[in-house]
Amino acid sequence: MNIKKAAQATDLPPKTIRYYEEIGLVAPARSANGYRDYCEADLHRLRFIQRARSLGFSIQQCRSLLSLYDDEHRASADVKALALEKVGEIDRKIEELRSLRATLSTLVAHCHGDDRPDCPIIEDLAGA
Amino acid sequence: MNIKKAAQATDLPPKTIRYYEEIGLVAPARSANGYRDYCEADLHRLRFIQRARSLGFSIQQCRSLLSLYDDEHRASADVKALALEKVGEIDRKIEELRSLRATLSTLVAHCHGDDRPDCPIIEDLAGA
DNA sequence: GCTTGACCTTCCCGTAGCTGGAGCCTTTAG
DNA sequence: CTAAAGGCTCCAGCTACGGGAAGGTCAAGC
Repeated sequence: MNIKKAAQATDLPPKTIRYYEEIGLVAPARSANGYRDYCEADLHRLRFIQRARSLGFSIQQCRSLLSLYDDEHRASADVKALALEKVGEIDRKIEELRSLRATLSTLVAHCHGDDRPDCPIIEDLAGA
Repeated sequence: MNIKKAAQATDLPPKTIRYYEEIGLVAPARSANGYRDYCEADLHRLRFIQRARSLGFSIQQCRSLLSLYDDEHRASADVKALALEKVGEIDRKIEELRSLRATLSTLVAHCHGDDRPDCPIIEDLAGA
């Protein structure tokens, strides 16, 4: 299967699939003409990566997940640990964003927002 | 004032300050020896940027904020609009992260997390 | 006067995770 | 036979810097 079909089958752009090969995630066979030739196992790995990425895992984390995916004797605890770490990361990001949002919306609330130049937002940024 | 002092005064690394000059945000005068020489107005701009960045504004947004900061005849409504757009961005990110978190923690909850290899997280990623 | 060390300069490379494009080759349809 | 569509590799660029090399400058101590 050529790369475009593989792209359609995995919902990934061809460029991204080539990139994943370049960084050693999925290495398909090559046809006689040099074209990439994706087998079912390759597609499974690509879909696996696509799903993991869409859940927010980094490429490095995907690498770890893939090696667990490949390991018949994995311990589900190891997978769970990775997922929990990710949940922690997400929690930290949410907390950070919430804090930013609170600060910003306080500033917004104090800005009358008309055509006059005086503005508490600018004043705060300027360190008033 | 040399760059290191400016860095201490603005809580920004010298590298970052040079970068801000390179992209046209703050251009200090130069001393006879070629050293950057920061005046009070430069420091104000740098602190302004530092605060805006720490509130989550992108460099492009900082550029817009700076031009409003420079504009004596600005309308506070324009500033408020930028801030509100940022709040919207943050809200969207939080929502996305919350959704990821929900999916992930559901998966985590279904994984027994022991030394056996069967794992609902891996199965989900594999598209089971 | 000389050395040493702290500072300054520019320049280039690397980060994450791709995306776009150039230039060229192969396959397929009409 | 031609033209379009797809494939290939390689290079550049995006954000917002950080690290480090090679070299110039300045202040302190001997």
